[in-house]
Amino acid sequence: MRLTCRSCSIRSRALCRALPEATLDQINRLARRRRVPAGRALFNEDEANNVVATVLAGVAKVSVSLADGRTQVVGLHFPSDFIGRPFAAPVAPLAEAATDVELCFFDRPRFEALLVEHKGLEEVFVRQVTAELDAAREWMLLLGHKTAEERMASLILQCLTRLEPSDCVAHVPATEVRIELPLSRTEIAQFLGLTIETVSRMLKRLSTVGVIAIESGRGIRVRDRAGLERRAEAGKV
Amino acid sequence: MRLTCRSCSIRSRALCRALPEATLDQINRLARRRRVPAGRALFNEDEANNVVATVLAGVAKVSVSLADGRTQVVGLHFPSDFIGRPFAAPVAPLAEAATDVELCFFDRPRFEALLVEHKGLEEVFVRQVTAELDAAREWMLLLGHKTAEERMASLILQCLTRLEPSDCVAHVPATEVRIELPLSRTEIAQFLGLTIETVSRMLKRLSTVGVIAIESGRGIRVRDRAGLERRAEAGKV
DNA sequence: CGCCCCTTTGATCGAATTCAACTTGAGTGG
DNA sequence: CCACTCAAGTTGAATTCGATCAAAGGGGCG
Repeated sequence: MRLTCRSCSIRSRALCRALPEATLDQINRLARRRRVPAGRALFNEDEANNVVATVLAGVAKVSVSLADGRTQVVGLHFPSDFIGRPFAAPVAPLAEAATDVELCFFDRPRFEALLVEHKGLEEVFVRQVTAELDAAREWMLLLGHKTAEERMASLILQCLTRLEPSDCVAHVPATEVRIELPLSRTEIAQFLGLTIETVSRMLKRLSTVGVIAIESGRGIRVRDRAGLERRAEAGKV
Repeated sequence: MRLTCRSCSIRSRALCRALPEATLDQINRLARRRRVPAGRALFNEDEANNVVATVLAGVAKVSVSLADGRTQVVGLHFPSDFIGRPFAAPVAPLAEAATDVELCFFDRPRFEALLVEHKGLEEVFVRQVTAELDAAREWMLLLGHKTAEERMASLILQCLTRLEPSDCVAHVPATEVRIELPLSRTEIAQFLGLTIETVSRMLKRLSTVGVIAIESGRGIRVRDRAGLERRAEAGKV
């Protein structure tokens, strides 16, 4: 991982796009990189509240749980997304690698200093947190009011739109798009507020209707995006 | 409404606590106050993306909807809470007064300028947004995995803790606490991802079990807070 | 007093869960 | 290379929790 900021693949989309070119070498020296294999926590306990990070590659998930084990995945972080809580109380929810993940991370105090120093960064950061809040709210609507089929369709669409800009999707024949879901059935269930059996059934239903096709376990082909969008918020009509 | 910042009842808790005393009179001149009756939108369309506000009194709700009318209440804002999206894209979700509300609001550009000027304010603001995100995530857990009874209990507890610091709760006899729910049955249902019938049944169940007592429509007495807390995340044991 | 709206209550229905068995596939070692 | 194991996913049948449908209370206000 001999990456530098100058050659960083997501530089144009990540928070650091707000930093002036001139500071780039300096930033580069502060940044540390790390590879986290699927299933592992991104940070150990000491770090959890003392670092912030940007996802370079792979997908990370953030989850919260009840004492009895019921778990809700509350957010997915795709390449260029930010993870961390500057200035915030030390009760970070659990962040884990969903797929193999590559991170670029900073000490929290250092990042906070950057935030104060560069107004541009501050703005971009605030926008990023707001976007995260919007995403959480949209998911609340999904969890509160959507049917199982709508939920499954919504998740596929989200993965599609977030994976598209990178090279993680393959455009098969004409309009078909192939993606690899970054989550296991269990994780999908925990994200959608369903059981794994229902997730399996809904995937099947979507594939028999023909809007998607299921390849191997996590691989799917989106065959009719418009149809999928309709099914993501069909209403009861 | 001849309030001034100096005599403001929530000054010690709201964002503006981060502003130095010296600037208070200046801030006071920038602030506008308004009373919004229950059920009305806090802002008209022009304003929606160009102002930010602090709740002085009452409770506001923020909600998002699907095309077919299904609506999810995604947040409640109690006195001292902040509402608004500095720097953010202009797609503000709908903010309405749940009860009669008193607001203190600023032009968004002015507030953004303050944010850049006073680092202290920036920190406090970021903490506030982070807290909002945490609240949204906790609610995602509720919507994704809690039972109807747990949801109802959770809502009552949230109202209890948020209403307590102010004078909106009355401590009746020994340990009983009386609160006025800031939401109608319909709004409760939209917040909890249930129907009004289920909300009604769960309130009844909680009252027959004895953890609460129902007075008039919105008034309830919390008779056994510990019991309520247990029922808010009981698990399936 | 009577009207309207919100809430409660009851009976039935249905989508998703639960329980249980079966399939698949990746990894391991004989 | 095949038999075995174990985890992950699928499929089916029964169950259940909350939704839906329907009707009956309140309570505020003209």
